[in-house]
Amino acid sequence: MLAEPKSANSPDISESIVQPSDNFKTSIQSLIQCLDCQCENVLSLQRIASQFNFYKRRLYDVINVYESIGICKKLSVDSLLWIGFSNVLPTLERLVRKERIFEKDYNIDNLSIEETSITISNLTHKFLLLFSALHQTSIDIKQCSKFLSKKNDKFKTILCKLYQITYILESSNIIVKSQKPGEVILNKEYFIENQKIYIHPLLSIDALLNNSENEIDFYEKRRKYFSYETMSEKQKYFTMLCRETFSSPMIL
DNA sequence: ACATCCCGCCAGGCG
DNA sequence: CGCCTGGCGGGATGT
Repeated sequence: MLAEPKSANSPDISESIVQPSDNFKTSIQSLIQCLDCQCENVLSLQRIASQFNFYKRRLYDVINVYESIGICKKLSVDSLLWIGFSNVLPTLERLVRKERIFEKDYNIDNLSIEETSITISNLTHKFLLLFSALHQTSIDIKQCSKFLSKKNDKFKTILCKLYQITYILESSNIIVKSQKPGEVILNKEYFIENQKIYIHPLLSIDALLNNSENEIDFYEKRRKYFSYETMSEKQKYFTMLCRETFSSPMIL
């Protein structure tokens, strides 16, 4: 009756050691494969868990991530509406708009987490928003954790969760892990950038130059701020030294 | 030694 | 009160 057992389906008797998912990733992928062709579908959680060999606890993680990016919606205790991956981009766009990420004076500190309790869906949002906020398709998970945890002391927890989230997103082909340890890359199709960056034909050359310069400028500032905030104290110290020595505006 | 991920305890919520 | 949910982070495993 516990939360963890596999709901025995057919492999009846001799299951000395219960071990649902031989592989978490496999479960996720077969789930996707099976469901994403047939949109708008109501399903039973119990059913999903047993059909795709999920530990119940893990399924909650997947569903939380999926729900937060619009792939599905929990309807009741045991029923789930499957919406599909086509809803991911619209959901992300809505998020970005709501957060006003592209406002020039947007402060990316808004993304860091103050609450003591870190929910998967919240974290998923912040993580994905960061790509747009920094206007780059790759992010280092550790840096990300450091940044998001600057207003609380949950670095380890956030890191652990980010590993989980990225694991799920990777299994779902939304991100890719690069060779560089800790670095994840958002797939192009899910990367939301500011449309305004694609120039207005009507603007004068000057205005145009200024404009795009500003745009680039403030993304660059955010990135610098992000990496600075994310350094160890030692690194910060050296950065300062170098800045004084060479009077160059904050390298790296 | 560090990066990554597994695992399941247990508190809080809900019916 | 029992079951569902999911935050949490120790620690095993991988490289």
